[in-house]
Amino acid sequence: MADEVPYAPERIRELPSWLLGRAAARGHRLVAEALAAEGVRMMHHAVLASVAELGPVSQATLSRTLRVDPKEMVAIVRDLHSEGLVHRKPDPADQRKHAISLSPAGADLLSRTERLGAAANNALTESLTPAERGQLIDLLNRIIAPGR
Amino acid sequence: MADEVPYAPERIRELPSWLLGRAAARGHRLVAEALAAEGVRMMHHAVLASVAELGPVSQATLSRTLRVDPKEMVAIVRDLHSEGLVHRKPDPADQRKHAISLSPAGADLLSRTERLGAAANNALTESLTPAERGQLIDLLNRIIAPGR
DNA sequence: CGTTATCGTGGGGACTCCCCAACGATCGGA
DNA sequence: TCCGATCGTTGGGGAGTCCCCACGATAACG
Repeated sequence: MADEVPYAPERIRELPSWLLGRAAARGHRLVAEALAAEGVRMMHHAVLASVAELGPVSQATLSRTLRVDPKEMVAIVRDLHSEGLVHRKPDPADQRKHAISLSPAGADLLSRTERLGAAANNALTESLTPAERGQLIDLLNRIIAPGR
Repeated sequence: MADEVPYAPERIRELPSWLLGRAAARGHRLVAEALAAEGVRMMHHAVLASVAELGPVSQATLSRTLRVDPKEMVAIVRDLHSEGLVHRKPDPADQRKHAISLSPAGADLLSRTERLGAAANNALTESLTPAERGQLIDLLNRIIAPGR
């Protein structure tokens, strides 16, 4: 039988979709490990970062902007709210909506998790030069949203 | 409250890990949709492709080479075998192992699913020039396996 | 005013990634 | 030759992600 091979066979490993999946998995592992030091999950961190930038903001907007299932967003915001990391108030202008905003504790945690996330991303791209990293970001953005 | 925003906030969307996740998700959607035309799931296709290139090959080797949980590989190979797409025989040299090989029906299906997969990957990278696509592949390979 | 859409939230499923384990087979070293 | 370590297959489980559906309350639109 064929000896063990170190990575995917040729007809697979040259497919962008496959490579993106593998690279994304490695990125996910690195970031998740880094954020675990603060007991924060990756998507919780992303929500905190989004609330920091967009708040006050509805859960539906957060779901769309982060491409997260609205039901998962309900659970994430509930977690963050129960830990005092965000405020969740009814929107006075629209009774359907909650207005999610960052609490001081959330801002404090976010400053630490952002550094952890940045370090993990640096480890992820350590084999690239800064110019190559910029190129990668550009190429990925054009894959994600071809028309933009 | 903030108007709807079309994509992730700034501090998120410039992170390679985030972009890789989004790009990978789009790649996954495109390939899964394309392969659905032949009723084949993405990982089933990857296993067929791997068996075609490496066969006869053990399930453990397939798991390692494709980075799939050994338990999922058991289920995938069982599916493929029950549909007559692979042969699964005891390895005469090592009774622990199965020797997985491609059947004629599997080869036939693979030729079609490879074209579907290629078309999906072309759609995924349609906004890149061929040179840029090559660059992307190179960058992703260096992220996946920094030392290679 | 009636219709359509949205928000938040709930039900579910399938898939992926991770943990653990058991059992029989194999291999290398003493 | 025996024993301990490892391998391959297969099973248990959980958590997270992505997708489907639905409902009641509210808002927007014509």
